[in-house]
Amino acid sequence: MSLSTKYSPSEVEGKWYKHWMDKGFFHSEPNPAKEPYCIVIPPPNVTGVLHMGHMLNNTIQDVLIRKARMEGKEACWVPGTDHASIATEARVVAMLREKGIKKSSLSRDEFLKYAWEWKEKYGGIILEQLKKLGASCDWERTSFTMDPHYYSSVIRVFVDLYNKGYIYRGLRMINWDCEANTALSNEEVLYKEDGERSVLYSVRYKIKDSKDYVIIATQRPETIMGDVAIAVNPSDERYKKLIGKKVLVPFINREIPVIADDYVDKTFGTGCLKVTPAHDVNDYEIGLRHNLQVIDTLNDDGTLNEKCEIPKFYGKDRFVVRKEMVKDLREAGDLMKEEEFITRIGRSERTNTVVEPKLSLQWFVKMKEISRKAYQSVEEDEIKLHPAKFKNTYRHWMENVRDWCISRQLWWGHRIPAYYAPDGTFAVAETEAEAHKILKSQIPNLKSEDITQDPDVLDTWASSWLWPIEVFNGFSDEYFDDVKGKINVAKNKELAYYYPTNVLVTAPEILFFWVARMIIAGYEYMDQKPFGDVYLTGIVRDKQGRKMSKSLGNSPDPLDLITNFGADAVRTGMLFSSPAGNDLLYDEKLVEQGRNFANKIWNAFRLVKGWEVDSSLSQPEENKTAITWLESKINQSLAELEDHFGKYRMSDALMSIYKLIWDDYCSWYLEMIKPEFGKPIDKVTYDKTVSFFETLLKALHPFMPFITEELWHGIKDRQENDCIIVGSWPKAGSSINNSILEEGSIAFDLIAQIRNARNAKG
RNA sequence: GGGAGUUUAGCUCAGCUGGUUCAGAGCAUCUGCCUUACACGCAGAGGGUCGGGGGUUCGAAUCCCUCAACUCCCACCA
Repeated sequence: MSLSTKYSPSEVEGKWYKHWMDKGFFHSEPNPAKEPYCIVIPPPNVTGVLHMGHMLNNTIQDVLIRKARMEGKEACWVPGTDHASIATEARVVAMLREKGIKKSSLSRDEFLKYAWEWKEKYGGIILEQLKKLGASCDWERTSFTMDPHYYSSVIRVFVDLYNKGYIYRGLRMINWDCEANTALSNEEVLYKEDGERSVLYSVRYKIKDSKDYVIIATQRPETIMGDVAIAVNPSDERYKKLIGKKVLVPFINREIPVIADDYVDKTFGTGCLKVTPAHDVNDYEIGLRHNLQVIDTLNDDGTLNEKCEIPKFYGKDRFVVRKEMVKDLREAGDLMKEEEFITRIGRSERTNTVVEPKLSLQWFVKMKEISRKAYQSVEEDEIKLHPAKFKNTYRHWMENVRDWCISRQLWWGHRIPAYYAPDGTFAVAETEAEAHKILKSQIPNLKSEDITQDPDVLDTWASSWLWPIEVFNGFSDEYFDDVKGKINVAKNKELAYYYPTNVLVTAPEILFFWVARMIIAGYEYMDQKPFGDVYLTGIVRDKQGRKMSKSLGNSPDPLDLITNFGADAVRTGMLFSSPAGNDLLYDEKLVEQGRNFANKIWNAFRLVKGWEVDSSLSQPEENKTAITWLESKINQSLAELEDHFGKYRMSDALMSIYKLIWDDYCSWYLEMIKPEFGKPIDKVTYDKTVSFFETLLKALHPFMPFITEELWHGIKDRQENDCIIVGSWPKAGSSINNSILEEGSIAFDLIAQIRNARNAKG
């Protein structure tokens, strides 16, 4: 037999993946005779291509799902993608810009047509790449967060939460890009690391009916006309007597009160703060506490409007006005001091313009009450986080949970189902017709063509938080009880069977964005947690500990790696050094180690396969000893393996089987029973050796699915349905002969002796 | 600024409720070997006052205090 000394993964991987698919091994249906084991994939962005983070994440999921499948469970891994509103919209806008098309020149429908085309073209790439990794997903169940049924589920949930009183419309400071004329999410606002130089101006305000002044410090004199109060710290002796007095705003002489608020820092500037609720987040909140007026002096494009009350500034850019204000203040003798200082200024990621805090109407979910059960369930270990340290982080977030702003000023996403009459009255309903009906009861002569739908879409997470329920169609008409606002679980066979899912494998940075919210939605709609365990992976970094990123160019292309080393090698490479919650410092050496391991197994196979068996030979005594020893060793290691799996210690689990195969099976056992060159082996030993091999291949299969399947079929003739992927998971036997495993014991020494003799001979 | 976490061999990490598998593993390193399964390999070897300091204890990598360094999350200062 002439098999290459090098294992070549490319020749076997595609073949087996196809075989598994053809045989339907990935597909799962509710089966009362079997225990379910379900994982829903964290849906990657449709914009995405596979990166190293996905590799780690999905390898872990595949390992878990394959093991469950072998354990005879009904294993179901649901794949899919996320529409990722911000990221995708940005991508499509960029693509259009390259073609010379401006988003602003398109209608909403035209833009969405482009977006869908884009999605159809690129949205499936990442799933195809997952197949190369060996991911054994139930592809028939692939979902997308903007599939028609998913879309209507999201809308239905919005309406339901609105009717339950959890959703409200309120004012909120958002980041506004004056150049692009759009709102930005916090993620799109960048700060320079060392801050930026700016000037702090000290301006005096006259105290009404007095000759005295009060001096305040500001970076933004152009907002002075929006001032509605001066705030001081209540414990500040310097200003106590001023509290309650009136002060005049320079130039416009508006009377504003001096108020006391703990927010004010006595040590900064003069200890007096001018309060401009329309142009600063904190000021806005002070305004709320003290019932202050909001005077918004800015237009959307960053110019001043007539609310500033100074006609010469109307229509002028805020930075021009700043300069002029400084000049005017100086001339009036009201500018007391100008000092340079370093401050952090937010700039738009897209246009680099200074971001303006802007007050606008947004939609919110009230979080306090709806999240109570989600808080408790993690607290009480009903849901377990791995590693457990994240429980602290989770608790901290839950205890300080803020209302969730779910509206986004974008087009790609689920459009908010709120409909407005011309006078601003609105109704929330699943369809425009229903909304019209509701509105008509208040405005009898309202025509349907006069109502308009809210232009905004929902935050991406406001769709993906339904993922573990929606992928099983939980919100469709058949199962959703809109009177109770609950899902009738008993009617939905799949939810009844697969939900709660077993484990969620995801990155810690989305613990709040996604994981916490899925838990909330689970209790709200299913009265039940969405999953029992949460495995939080680390971040994949490069050798120097830097995050992998496109701009650094330090991320290898996973598909190249698979081509060069094989999927099995890449999978084990990812797992060799990544305990839960720890960052993985990626080094190609790890993948090489995986490849070397595959090669080692391949050569063990070549050795065993090459032996000639003579059934007339009697079994040598020392082979008997070797067999008893290995049997004990295997049982011991399998027990260890199981323990590691139970604790989600994937690296340790892999290391157990790695050492068992390399050290114990290859280096010790095979060397001991190996017949002399050219001589046959007795049948008893041979059969036992093959059966050990099978056991080891099975235990390794979740980690290295391809080579194990290949050798499973190579070591013995088998039917095409007799595949290792559906083979039986090896259980640790009870026969652990500890005395034989202990160094120093008589038996162990005997084995060592035999081995040493063999080595010496070689 | 608020919170959490980490610090054990050159690197990545195990070490559960303090005491004979407590100083471990893999990789890397060094020394021999191209021995008909495998040099993507074999056989062997070296390497750490468990971040610093203090304390509790008969006894601490393991518990307490303190200092230092690093990481992450959240909020952001007129």
